[in-house]
Amino acid sequence: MTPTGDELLAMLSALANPLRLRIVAQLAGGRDYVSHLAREIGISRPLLHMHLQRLEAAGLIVGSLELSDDGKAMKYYEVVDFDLHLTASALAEAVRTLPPTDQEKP
Amino acid sequence: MTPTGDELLAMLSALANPLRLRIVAQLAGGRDYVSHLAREIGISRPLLHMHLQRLEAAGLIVGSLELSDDGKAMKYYEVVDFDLHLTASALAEAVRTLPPTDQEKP
DNA sequence: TACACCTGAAAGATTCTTCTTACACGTATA
DNA sequence: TATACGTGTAAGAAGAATCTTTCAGGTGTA
Repeated sequence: MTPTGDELLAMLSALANPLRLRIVAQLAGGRDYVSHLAREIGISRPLLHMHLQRLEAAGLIVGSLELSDDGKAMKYYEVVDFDLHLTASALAEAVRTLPPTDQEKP
Repeated sequence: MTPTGDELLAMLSALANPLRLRIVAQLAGGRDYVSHLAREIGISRPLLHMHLQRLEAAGLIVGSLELSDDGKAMKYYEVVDFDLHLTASALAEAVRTLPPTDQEKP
């Protein structure tokens, strides 16, 4: 269950942003759809859209397009139940899966 | 034991970088001084210096300037024994300590 | 038709990170 | 003195991330 270096980097850089941290925190209180979430947090919808993509690409949240009762297309996002345990040795473990730094000796 | 939002963001963005991940991984195997560590990882010393500062500012590593037997000033770095437990609710907890997004209604 | 709500995405400006290069200072040894 | 090792820092190039603006599509109701 140790993530690979790439997976770990994706999660870390996805979480290393105040807005995205807020988004995850908000979604931790329950699923929500894009427009409402944007109003809730107080940012523009296109900006939120970008951050949601980043979080979803990292596997921290998942979205599903659903049809509301009055026929509107609503995209709901919810938090994936992740549990990252970060210690120095856990990081060292993950780093092993990374390709070596390309350094050539001239 | 839950870090504040700022502390958490500092740690996350410090770790969200392949080189810095490598540095921590390397130091997890034992303390080392700057020049040697730079050769070990295969990057320039000034670049490593920058990354070390970032990691130290986040509280993940600590450095100490020591004098070697032959009188040289050596800066040794070692890993701080951190243990970050990241879950959605832990993040939500940390986010509470962040100042609200400054959004004004016109 | 017009408006309100929902969705997606591209283009461009700005700002932040990252990296290189070059400099300055120290001690010990040939 | 010159070289090799250690330290630090500042300036500018290059790249990546962030954010705004603008556009285009959809459904339902007045």
